[in-house]
Amino acid sequence: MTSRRELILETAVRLFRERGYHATGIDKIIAESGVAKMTLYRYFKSKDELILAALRRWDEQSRHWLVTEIAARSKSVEERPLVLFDVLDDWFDSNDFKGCMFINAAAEYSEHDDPIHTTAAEHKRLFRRYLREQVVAGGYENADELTDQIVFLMEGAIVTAQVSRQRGAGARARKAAETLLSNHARGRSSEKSFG
Amino acid sequence: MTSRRELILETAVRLFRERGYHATGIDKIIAESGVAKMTLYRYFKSKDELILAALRRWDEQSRHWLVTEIAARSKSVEERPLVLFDVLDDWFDSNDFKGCMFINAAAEYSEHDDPIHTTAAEHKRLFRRYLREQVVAGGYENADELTDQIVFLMEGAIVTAQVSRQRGAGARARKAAETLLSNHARGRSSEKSFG
DNA sequence: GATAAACTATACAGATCGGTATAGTTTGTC
DNA sequence: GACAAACTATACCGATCTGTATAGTTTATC
Repeated sequence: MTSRRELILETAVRLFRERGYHATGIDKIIAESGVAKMTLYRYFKSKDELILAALRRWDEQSRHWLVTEIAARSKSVEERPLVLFDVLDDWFDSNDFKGCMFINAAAEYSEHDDPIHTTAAEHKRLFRRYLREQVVAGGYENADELTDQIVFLMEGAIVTAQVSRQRGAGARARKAAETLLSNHARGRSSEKSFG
Repeated sequence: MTSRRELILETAVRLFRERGYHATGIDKIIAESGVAKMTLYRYFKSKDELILAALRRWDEQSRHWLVTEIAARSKSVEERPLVLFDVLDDWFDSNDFKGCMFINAAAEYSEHDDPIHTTAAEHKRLFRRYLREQVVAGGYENADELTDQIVFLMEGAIVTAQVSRQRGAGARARKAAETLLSNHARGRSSEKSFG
């Protein structure tokens, strides 16, 4: 039993991710979800509202997936910030990879105070908070600085994989993260912990 | 004496950068450039062709600006890959900063073989080639690996500045780059050259 | 000053956009 | 089986989109 609302929302997430926001029309969404147009507007009062709902849905799903995968693949807590990059590479290699839905949303809705832009930014804020917790749990020093650096590497790997279609961006970003992490390892600044 | 073609092209670059591609209509471009619609279609046979011309124009201008600024602000050759991040922060702080035109183009035209997407990718390829030359000239080892890492940090800083609107992304990325560079300094791997 | 090219202004074609109105059909509930 | 809510199908609105047609005006060149 999948509700109509759910059908529409999942289709919207998929199409916005695959084709972008302006390029995805309401007609396309109702055609692919097999639902009448009036039904869509019963649950979402405008296209912008649907975009916002899609972003919030994917925020939850993608962060949940990342958190779960990282936890499952890490042998130690210190390793978690690095395993992130392994998970990223799997994402990049998926057939339908079209970059980060939130980066793309912020690109198409570039006004700082646009609700769509701020919702995209909120996702990044929440992910950063999670990543910082892993950095702290891993026992690294200067958590804020280190977290920012890992975020830069992650976003850079995402964008590079999307724009330049080059394989292994995650793996290369991971090597950089290894260097940065070993420089912040508590009481062992000059020692290499990974590699 | 500015030719009509030039007027249109410069207006197109500005509008595509400020408002995106799908969101910028031909009518807006002719209105702001003060030119008749037929004149636009005399020089550019379609909107996609105009987008391509705008991308190529901005590719030249932005890389020229970056190269010039970096050369002017660097006291030594080794410093150049770091000065890049100082220049980035100035860009981020400009009032009309709306992220990277090429990242945004690849986001809106996500098909790998779309000419607009490949033209955006070409810009990234050319910039990476320049950056690699600076890395080599600076006497760092593992130029390819190091160049990729700096590119990741740069793209990450751009995206973070755009999405999350946080100041000093360039400076924070620079610190990470300093760490990575000092790890690849020829014959002085453990020595910190910057900071 | 004549001729040709460049340019403007306007109107329009055809498609698509987001969103609504309406009438009829299915579904669930007591 | 009656009643209400949910849902479908279709037609439509006004706006906007890219792109073209056309007629008239400016500009440059000889």
